[in-house]
Amino acid sequence: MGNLRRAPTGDKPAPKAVVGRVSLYLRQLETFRRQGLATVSSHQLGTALAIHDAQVRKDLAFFGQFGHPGVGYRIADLADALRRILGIDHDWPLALVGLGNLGRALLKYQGFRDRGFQIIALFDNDPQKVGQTLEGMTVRPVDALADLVREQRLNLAVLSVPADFAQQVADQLVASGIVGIFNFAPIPLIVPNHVRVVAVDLSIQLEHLAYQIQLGGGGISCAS
Amino acid sequence: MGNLRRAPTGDKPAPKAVVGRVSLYLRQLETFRRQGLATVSSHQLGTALAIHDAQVRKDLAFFGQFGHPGVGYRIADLADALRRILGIDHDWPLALVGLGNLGRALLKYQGFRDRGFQIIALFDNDPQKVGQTLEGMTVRPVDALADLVREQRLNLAVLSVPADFAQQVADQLVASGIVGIFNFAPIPLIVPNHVRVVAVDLSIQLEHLAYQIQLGGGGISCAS
DNA sequence: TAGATTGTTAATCGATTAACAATC
DNA sequence: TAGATTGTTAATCGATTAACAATC
Repeated sequence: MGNLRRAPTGDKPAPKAVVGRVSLYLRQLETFRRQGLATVSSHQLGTALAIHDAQVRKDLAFFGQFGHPGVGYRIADLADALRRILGIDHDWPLALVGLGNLGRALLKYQGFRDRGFQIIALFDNDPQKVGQTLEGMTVRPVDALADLVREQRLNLAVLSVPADFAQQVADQLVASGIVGIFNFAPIPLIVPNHVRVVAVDLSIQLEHLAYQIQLGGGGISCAS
Repeated sequence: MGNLRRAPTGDKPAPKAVVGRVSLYLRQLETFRRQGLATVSSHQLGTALAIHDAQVRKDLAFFGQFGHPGVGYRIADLADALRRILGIDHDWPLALVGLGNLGRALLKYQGFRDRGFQIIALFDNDPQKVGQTLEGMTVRPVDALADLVREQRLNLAVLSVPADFAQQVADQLVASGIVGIFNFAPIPLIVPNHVRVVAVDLSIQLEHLAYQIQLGGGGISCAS
């Protein structure tokens, strides 16, 4: 039993699903804390998110021992630990690449900043866009990204260029030293092994919604 | 073997993962068709999307028999069938609710229209926003939605209001007769059983990317 | 102490992959 | 016919849920 394995920052890549839920736990913990609570049980935390209590305990146990039998989890401590695990105990600078409609929206979107992600530079290969100033930043050609990666500790790029250019621009990002791409283009990017891609495909998700509606009535609601 | 079960439009709710892949298959089929191909094998289709051929066949078999042993799948026929299955053999009108930065971006986003989803009306509860004209449409209070649902055959709403208002506005949508909500607010919505929600949580996905990077080097790339 | 709640092992469930007879 | 490829059944793998001894 109590062999205290595993450092705060985990050893093995946690399953995708686990990491997603950990982000949810963290948010819920922050909410509970704002409400003045000091501890929660796996049951309380799970109930708030429609997740089974055993699942909550198992997910957390993946990263270490945070709970106190008979008591639950101390909210402040657990939230700190989860922030460290997720790597968001500090801010992350972002490069935004592609300033079409979606890109300009993401630029103004408050949700990223709220969670510690800050867009610090803008890039576009369209000569019409280069030189424009948006939110106090000047749009530069994607060529200029490599310098910035070197100077600042910049790892992540948001990619919101049209599908036809996405692979080619992704190649430029990788060549510049970017190791994480948040991809909004509706194509699967091919990247080297050391580069991580998380893809958001809005159309596919909307199609999923259409499928469920068109299927007609019944079934179980899927809110996550 | 050849007992031809199951009508084109499936009986049971296909697993979420299956539906997502079917959307990908459809896109890839459209690409192949543009390239002038007439048939594909499950192997070819899978390779293009980094999906195993057995998986492709199993996913498709879920909805019926579309293939021809020794030949493969006829692209045009399969694409038509998949469009019918997904319910996108016709356009879907959308109501856009919440016209902050993200909402205004989604309004201009071409990706939805390209896949047959068209925003036909705008709503916001903020008196400052009501009455504004955007892309030729006038912003109305959410109250006014019910009329529209009744007049047009409108089922789906895109919800891009701040987290604090999301549940309350979702309740309004449901009361208006909306049965599908594409939720951008970072909270889990509580809705009646007959209402479907698909949630896009950009911050959580960005946190997942940060986690992977911060974890350091190795591992397997995750492009979908 | 009695009641609550953890971390973990075992049981269940579902999804992916392998294998192959049937078919063109 | 021989080669290719399907649909489907069986085998594997992973993720979720149940159960419970250990602990406060």
